[in-house]
Amino acid sequence: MAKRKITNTLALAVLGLLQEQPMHPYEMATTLRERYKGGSFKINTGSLYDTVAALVRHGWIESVETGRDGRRPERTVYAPTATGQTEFVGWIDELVRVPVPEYPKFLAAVAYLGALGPERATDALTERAGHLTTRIEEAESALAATVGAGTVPRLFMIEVEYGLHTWRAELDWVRHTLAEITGGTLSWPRVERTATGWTWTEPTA
Amino acid sequence: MAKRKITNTLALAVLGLLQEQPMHPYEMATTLRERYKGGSFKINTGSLYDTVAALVRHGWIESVETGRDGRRPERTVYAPTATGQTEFVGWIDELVRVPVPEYPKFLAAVAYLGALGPERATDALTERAGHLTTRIEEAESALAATVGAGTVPRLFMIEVEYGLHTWRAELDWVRHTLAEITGGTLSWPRVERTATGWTWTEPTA
DNA sequence: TTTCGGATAGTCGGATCCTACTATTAGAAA
DNA sequence: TTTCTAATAGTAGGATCCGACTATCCGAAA
Repeated sequence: MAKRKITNTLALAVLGLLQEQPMHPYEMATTLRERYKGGSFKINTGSLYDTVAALVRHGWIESVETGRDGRRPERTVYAPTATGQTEFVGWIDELVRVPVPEYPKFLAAVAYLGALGPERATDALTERAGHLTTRIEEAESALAATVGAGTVPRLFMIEVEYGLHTWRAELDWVRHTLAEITGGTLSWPRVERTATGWTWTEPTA
Repeated sequence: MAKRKITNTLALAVLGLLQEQPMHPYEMATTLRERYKGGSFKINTGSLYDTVAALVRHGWIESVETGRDGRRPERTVYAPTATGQTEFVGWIDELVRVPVPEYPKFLAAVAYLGALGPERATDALTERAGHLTTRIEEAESALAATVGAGTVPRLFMIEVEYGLHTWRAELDWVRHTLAEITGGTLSWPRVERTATGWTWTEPTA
């Protein structure tokens, strides 16, 4: 399998928008920000202009018009090429089909949870649980306000459902782990230096 | 809250290793690769040397020895500074405490799942489910071989448990969505152009 | 009438990150 | 004895990414 030319998913969002209508980058930014409040894409104007340039370089989109309104900066309007249209679908297909390794910050932190000690870990996890809870509630009401009201088909907000699902799963794990720490089933071993390296002893208390 | 100087979690792994022993970068790479087969960190020699340089710049680690073995390239051995030791724990604490927005590839793809159409989406999701299943089985047996055998305390492999949990959650969602597509509860609306933009009609069939 | 904030449209410089590569040595294979 | 491979240790160049910034215009408030 040939390597993808572009990896940033912001390019996917750009392609997605241009399937609907030709647009200039600034308009893409505002449209995306409004549409994906939920945060499926990291929208950053700097990155956006670079991404658009990359898409042009690879021939997935092309400029169809450049004009200016008064003495405002010039606007360049882009539209997808034929290649761009097929690559769009192909890319989605691949992203769905094969899971790629990801490295979320929390995973890294969990790897060193031991360094916090049981009390501080409990405290930190409790705070995280709180943040997650509010996020989940927000996403729930956002869904209720759109899909629930029938203003948007469910399929078009399915990524919000997925996000919600992952946060709920994370919250589950956090709560479960908290219970294990306080319940004593997840113990903090005592670590000691030796000549060759390290040893640990489980506190059987 | 002041912004973090370093964001790459590979730096966290480096700090973690140096808590145990002074080390040179190449040794860090091999140790990390061996220890985190599960993939909590993205280990890349290029990034590693840059990360180490950044840690030195910020005064979190310092070189304690430079020597060479025969005519091999020179090795620089690093150890954490006092700042580095406290920052290490502080960073973990923060990462656990406050969830930061992340943008996994799959989330982006799900946002455009509609573009695949029901058949291709079903196909792709089915394939993903297969990949996830094998990953999960691998992680399960890795855990059984270490924690299950009592060679490593559970706390030291807790991030594998967390990874496993998230994959299981993802698999759940994928299977659930597949069932909804085939069951007809997640329908593909018919999208049409209008003068002003787009309209959709739910297939009530 | 001036001024001030927000929307419009995009640029720029630097940090970061990764791929691909260099160069050497020890030991196995032939 | 030569050749090959894996391990050792790191470098270099370029792509990418992002935060901070520029510059203009419009409408409302003062």
